[in-house]
Amino acid sequence: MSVGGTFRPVSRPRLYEQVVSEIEAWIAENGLEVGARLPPERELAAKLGVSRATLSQALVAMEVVGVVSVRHGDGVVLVEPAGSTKVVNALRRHAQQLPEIIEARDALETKLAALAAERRTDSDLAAMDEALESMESDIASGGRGVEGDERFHAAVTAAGHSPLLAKLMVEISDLIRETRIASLAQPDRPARSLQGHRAIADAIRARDAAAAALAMQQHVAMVSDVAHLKG
Amino acid sequence: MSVGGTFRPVSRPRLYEQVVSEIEAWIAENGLEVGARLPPERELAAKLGVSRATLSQALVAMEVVGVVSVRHGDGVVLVEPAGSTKVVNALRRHAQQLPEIIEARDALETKLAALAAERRTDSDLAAMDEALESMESDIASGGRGVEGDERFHAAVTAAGHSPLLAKLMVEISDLIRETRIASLAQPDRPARSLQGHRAIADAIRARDAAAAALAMQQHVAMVSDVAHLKG
DNA sequence: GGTGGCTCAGTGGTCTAGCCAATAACATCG
DNA sequence: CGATGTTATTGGCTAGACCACTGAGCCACC
Repeated sequence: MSVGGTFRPVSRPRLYEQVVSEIEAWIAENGLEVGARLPPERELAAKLGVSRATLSQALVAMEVVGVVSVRHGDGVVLVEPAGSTKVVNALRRHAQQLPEIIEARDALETKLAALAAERRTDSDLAAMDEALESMESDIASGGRGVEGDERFHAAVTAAGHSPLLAKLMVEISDLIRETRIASLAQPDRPARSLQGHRAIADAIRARDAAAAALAMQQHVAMVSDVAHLKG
Repeated sequence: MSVGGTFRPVSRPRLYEQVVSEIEAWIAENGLEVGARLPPERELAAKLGVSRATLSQALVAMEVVGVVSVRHGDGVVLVEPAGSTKVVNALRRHAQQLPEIIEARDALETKLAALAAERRTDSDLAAMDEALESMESDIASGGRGVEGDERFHAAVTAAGHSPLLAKLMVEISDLIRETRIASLAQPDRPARSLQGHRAIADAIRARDAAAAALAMQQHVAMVSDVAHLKG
């Protein structure tokens, strides 16, 4: 996808986004290597048929993402071979990456569960319980508890009180969401998932880090099976 | 990091970058919530004392990073509470976050070590050995082996063959680098670090995932002590 | 009473034109 | 030959204008 975001329902094709694409295409065509220089702004703008202002926006976008470096008085140099930008994007290209997502979840959430067991406050616990109840009632009424599932994991992440790890979770949250939906689509999965959550919550409640880590690991493993079935 | 890249030796403070900072500060001051609207471009540009073109660049930068959404005919709305942009930035604000970095390393590298033990190829192993030798000779000649240390961990990450986890490591690599330098500055640290690396390498060579994970965990814990001393 | 279309004010999107500032290559001087 | 000044080139930024989209209010028409 272009630079914007996960999804854009209907609206707004920004010119600079298109320009970014064209520049990246041009780079690929001409086989530019790292360190190579793009044409001068004036020239490039003319070639692309846009104003310098718009081209400048596109370059800002590319610079922010780390593809180029714009140097006053010197030129625009290629910093990265383009196409290797955002984590999420990089991954979405290959669709069969579910195992990888599981690995990442295993790494992050297991650690987070252990931390949560050590650091959770009563309100953290309350948030987890609330998510559990939400999931339970949703399942009872025939739902799949997707939202509750998500909230529970978010609550555990929050209870870990580790902003850095939380950030990394956010980084892959989109990917996780997809696996979650796939997982909970299986018949008896919601119930088993709820069960897994309870085990995790209990361990965290008891401040038992090792048990929390283990429970989380098993829970993630369960999701893994489902993901495997899907692929 | 600011928008550009890891580091900027000397050059070029771009105006739009400063504008981004000011806008984020303004958002924080006025306690804007997600979904809130920024002032109109014309007004905001006037208030900040820059042209609309420059403000527009700043907004592009913020949009690319996902902080705001610029909607034609509607306005600029806050998508994310700002200040929570790039992982690295968010953390650098507080200086005493070293424990957090250790937690993240623990989570990611332990898992990566285990994966590496299962998946390493001979060339992965060769890269690790090479890094070890480099570190050893550097230490022997009075150096601290910083580069070798970095290369070793990079080799382990590569051996894990998990692009997603590798991406996440890249995400926090800047932070890690800082702790690494601090850690290896301690007198006998380089030698102990090398020892730890050897244990990790041996486990990976033997394809013993559990041992690799354990060795990595201990190694990271050692760094943790140092980091603590520093703080 | 509601539904659809119209208008209009406000807002971002983009362009043109121009001058300023940094860089690097080159010419010049000692 | 080296240091230094000059200049062409390139990006940085501004100003002002006009276009396009959005949403709210209004009104004619069911």
